[in-house]
Amino acid sequence: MDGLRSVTPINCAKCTSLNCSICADLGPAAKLELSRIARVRTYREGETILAESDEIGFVGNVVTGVLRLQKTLQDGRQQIVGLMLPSDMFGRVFAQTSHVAIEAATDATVCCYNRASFEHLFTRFPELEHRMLAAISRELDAAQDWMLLLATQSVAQRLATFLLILRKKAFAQATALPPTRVEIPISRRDLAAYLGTTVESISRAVQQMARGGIIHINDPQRFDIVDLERLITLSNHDPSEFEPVRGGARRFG
Amino acid sequence: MDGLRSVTPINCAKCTSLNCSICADLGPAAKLELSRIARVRTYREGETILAESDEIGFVGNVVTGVLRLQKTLQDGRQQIVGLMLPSDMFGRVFAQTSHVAIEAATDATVCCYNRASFEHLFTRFPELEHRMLAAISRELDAAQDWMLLLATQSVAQRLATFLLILRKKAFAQATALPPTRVEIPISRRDLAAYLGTTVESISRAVQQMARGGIIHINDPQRFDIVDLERLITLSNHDPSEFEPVRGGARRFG
DNA sequence: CGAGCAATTGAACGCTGTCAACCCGAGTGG
DNA sequence: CCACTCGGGTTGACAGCGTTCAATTGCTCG
Repeated sequence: MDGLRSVTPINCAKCTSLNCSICADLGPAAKLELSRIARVRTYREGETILAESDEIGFVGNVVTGVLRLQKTLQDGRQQIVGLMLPSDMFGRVFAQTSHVAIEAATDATVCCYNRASFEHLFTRFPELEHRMLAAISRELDAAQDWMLLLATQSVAQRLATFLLILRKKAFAQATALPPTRVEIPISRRDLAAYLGTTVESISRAVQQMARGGIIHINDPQRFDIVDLERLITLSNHDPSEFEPVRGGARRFG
Repeated sequence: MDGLRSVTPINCAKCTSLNCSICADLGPAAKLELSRIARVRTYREGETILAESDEIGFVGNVVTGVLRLQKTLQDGRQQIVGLMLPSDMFGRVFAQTSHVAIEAATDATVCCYNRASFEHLFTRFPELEHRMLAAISRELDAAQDWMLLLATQSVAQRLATFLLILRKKAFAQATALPPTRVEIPISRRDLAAYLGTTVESISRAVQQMARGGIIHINDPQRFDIVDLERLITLSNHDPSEFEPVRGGARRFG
């Protein structure tokens, strides 16, 4: 399979595509060793990177595009249990098989490391393992936040929260978008599977927000936030998490 | 606070209370060092071990009892995002503050390690860090399984799954209970907060299972599984995960 | 025996999933 | 240039599950 796929080595020392991933600010020796096992792969929308219960042969981080971690029920329904955006790490170390399927939600490029080789680096560069531990801890925190969302919030609240998170991540990446613009990088189907609902309910919630003057719909993938205050209120979150200027959040973090 | 609490040192080399925790099968040198920083604490039902957004001063594992990891919304509703049973590890390394509150769901004894001291051991005993990484990976897997449950399953299905998990864990601990017996170690309130529903809905689901001859209610905390086959069917899970004899996957930790 | 709490039961309402129809833009072929 | 198809997204009608509110039961403890 790898023989058919575009797989190219990469020089991590010169890589500037990521600013907050596993490799950012590593020492030169570690970067050199990472370079030796790094391979860039490209996937097209819908391609499977790792199937459910596959053996985990490699780990990697997202360079461009969006990956979805999803689970499938017997009846065919699917639930997305995580979205991996650029700089996010996917795959597991010290695990034999995956419990989720990893698929490209959009065209994507990822930077992969052979799992065994990657784990082997831990002995020489403990900092790498520390980062993995910290990264997976953050992922668990996010999963617990999402559990709360799925269990207690209405569809409208979930959507509001999702838009606010997207906006925050766009800020963190310092994109050139206008500050009120939110671009949804995934299809309605994926959005519904992520928010634990249906495309119909998503559509209704979106249109209701638009009618209420909270957002303006440029096209199905591109909204403008008209009333951030009310969007935050609707999300039922602590304003300090998402407020534009004041307080809590470590923007550009 | 520690001055008022019962805090006793412990000799890990002689500790036999846990068989699958962070300290099981460690080398003698590592066990000795763990002993030096281990402190046994006892909590009574309802006591708070760590509040939401508290600084994380220590990590630990559960020896007896049940802890709940929970989050509270502005409106006062609470969601339990994790239950920690004996041998489970709680707390975070390489993290400043907790994103969940940790409370004793029952009277509990826990074995605690000062966080900084524990992290310091990583340099001398890398195996310890590997285990932490593996443990948190399993916890993330369980969280994703639970997200699937909350997002896609009915209350009856969630309850069925929970009973099957309890039964499986009881088997893993090799308790002396009859194999059909399931003991629910937490209150209906906590059960509802864990399953993302209300005590009323829990009650209805329990009674309906009893009327349908799937379980027999000895008392509100103790059920007998009368028809395991139908319970598994109701849970909508792959039978191999919960079948009585054959050893399926070890999902849900 | 009464107070208080957990658990259960009942009734009504509302959110949201389901099913169906419709709109619309993109791609295709005549 | 138009007709057709196809898929994604939207809208409408309706039913069902589950929350909410309220009342009742049963148990424990003082």
